[in-house]
Amino acid sequence: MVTLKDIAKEAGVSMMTVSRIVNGTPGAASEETARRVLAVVKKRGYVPNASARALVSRNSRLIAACLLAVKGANPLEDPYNAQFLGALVNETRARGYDLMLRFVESFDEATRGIRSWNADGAVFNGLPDRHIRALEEQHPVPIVFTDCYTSARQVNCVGIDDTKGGRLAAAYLLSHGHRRFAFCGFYQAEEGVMLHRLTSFRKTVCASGGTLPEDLIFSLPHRTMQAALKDCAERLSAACARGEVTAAFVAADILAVDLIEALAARGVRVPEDLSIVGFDNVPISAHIAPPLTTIAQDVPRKAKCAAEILFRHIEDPKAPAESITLDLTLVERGSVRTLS
Amino acid sequence: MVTLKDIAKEAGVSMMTVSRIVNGTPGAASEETARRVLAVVKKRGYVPNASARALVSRNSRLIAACLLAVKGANPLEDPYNAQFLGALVNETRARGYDLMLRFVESFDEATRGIRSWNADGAVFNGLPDRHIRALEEQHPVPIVFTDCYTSARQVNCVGIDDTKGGRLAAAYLLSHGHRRFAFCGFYQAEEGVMLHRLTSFRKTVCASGGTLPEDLIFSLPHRTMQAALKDCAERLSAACARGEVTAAFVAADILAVDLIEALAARGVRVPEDLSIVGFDNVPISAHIAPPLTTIAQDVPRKAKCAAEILFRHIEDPKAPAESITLDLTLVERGSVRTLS
DNA sequence: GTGAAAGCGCTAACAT
DNA sequence: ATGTTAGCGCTTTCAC
Repeated sequence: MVTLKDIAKEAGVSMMTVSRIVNGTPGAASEETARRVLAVVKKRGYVPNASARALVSRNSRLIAACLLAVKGANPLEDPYNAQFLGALVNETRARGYDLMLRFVESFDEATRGIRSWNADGAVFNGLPDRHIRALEEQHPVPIVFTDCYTSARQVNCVGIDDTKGGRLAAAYLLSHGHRRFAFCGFYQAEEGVMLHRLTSFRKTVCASGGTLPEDLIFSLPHRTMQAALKDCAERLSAACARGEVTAAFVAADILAVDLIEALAARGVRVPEDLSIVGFDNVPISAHIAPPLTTIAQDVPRKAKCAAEILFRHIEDPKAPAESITLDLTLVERGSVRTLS
Repeated sequence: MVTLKDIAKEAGVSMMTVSRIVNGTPGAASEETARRVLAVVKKRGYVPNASARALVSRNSRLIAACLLAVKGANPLEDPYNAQFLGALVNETRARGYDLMLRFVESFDEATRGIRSWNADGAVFNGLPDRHIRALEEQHPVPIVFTDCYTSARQVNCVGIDDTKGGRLAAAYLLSHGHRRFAFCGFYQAEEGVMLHRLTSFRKTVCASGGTLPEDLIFSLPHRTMQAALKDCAERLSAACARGEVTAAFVAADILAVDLIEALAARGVRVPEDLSIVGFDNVPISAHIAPPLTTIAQDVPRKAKCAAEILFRHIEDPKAPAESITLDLTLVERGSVRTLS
């Protein structure tokens, strides 16, 4: 391994001079010296040791990305997470930072990851409130959360207008003649995006005389739990057959995709027998059968915002906490039928 | 920040004792001391500093994952990459390693990433031959490549039987009465998976008296380049209309998804007007319209193999290079029509 | 514009 | 079973 020392010796200067030149410290060395040193650096293929830098300079140029996931699951199978993470990688890299990726189950795991590598900042996807509180207490570095509904103050968060999303979905379905509804979402132990989407959906529905019976509100555990999906499809198709429901708001496209398939296996066609509005507008939503009408969020934009907030706080640790709520739009495709 | 020193002082022992206890060195301390020290560790929330460890112990417990991508693109939008990376994260984490994620355009970028953080190993997705050679020369740490066709020796690689894949696709289409073919794949500057899939597809097709004219072989630049896709769809639909082609082998599902949509926009229906066999069996392939008949590879298995090879080599740097080729199967769905 | 000294947090190697 | 010494590769600080 080539070190600063090697370069210094070969160039006939001190380590400090090399260090300054490599880091581009303005006015640190004469043109002449700089040229000579840089030549040696290039020739020997010197790459600064990030660990040593991090150790002494108290900043690592490292961002920790933490995705919440149950043990052994692959959160990147959700295209939403994949898209967000990918965009985040590009944002951080563009600023000269590296990114460390962890799937975490608990706040403690995340903590250890950040602290052990001295990350300069972190981005969290979908951490529930009590974890956020625990994290904030202990962390000296800026953290940006996505889609968090926390009562904690001074939290950086970039989210979307879930309430508007629920309203949009309800209004659209109502305007297409639907009155009897179901809701499917992922299970969240605490107040979160799902609850907000549901609440505002229900409110809008009920305000117009529609119905959303309790037994047609489904909370599915996070993916791969086929049993729960099956059960949901079963009950939904039964309710369909009895004419108790004509439309469902499925608060995650990835779930809608699975559900539509499970429904099809039971002879329930979308949108002929059941209309569906999804949420996220994940890339594939346009390609499934039927193309999914869904509430669209701008994921790359979300990642960009998260990065902007994060780096603003890394540069100025005293910057006030920021909370951004991005807008949502309904994308009309083919999964909703107009009731005559 | 809590350091070893702090713990040592508070527990009334030397730093070494704490270090040994924290690292679980067998027989390093008396039960009694260990208990006392661990209590302080817990109380103070001590987390070892990975940078310091890496610096002194010459191993970082860090894996670098490098995905090839053109600048600014998001390789995780390809579900294949997302699935692979996610599985890899879990594999590395299960072994107590952290993972650093980079999207790289060139071998140089990758090198710098690995070297600067002193990664103990690296996994590369889709690096062309000349890069592999350059990397291997310079790298002291084990690297596992996926899907590489390199003439370099002593390279760890986990791939799939692309040749069989091409043959499977051709045989299936032939057995369904097709004789006039097209091929679509991603552009690769050098010999790679695409070329192997194409070559064996063509060979099988021709051996049975089928045709695959040169002007119906399409190489698309890596995603998001809408113009190329459009052009491909245009020509394909024209050829379709003239009865020059009845089936296409599209060597990446993600491409097939886009293509089917572009084709539909031009009035070409799959499989009525054109049959398609894809490649990868990405999770969404089952859900698109029509459900895609495709050559399936086992991505989680691939990630597991990559990890196994990698860690075998990390543990024993002298272990001989390994090259694994995983099997492929054809998954029959609804994108191929039987020609009468 | 350049260098010397000190030390970041930790562990390898050698004591005891 | 525990402590001491030395040093990983780099930057901060201060001196010239």
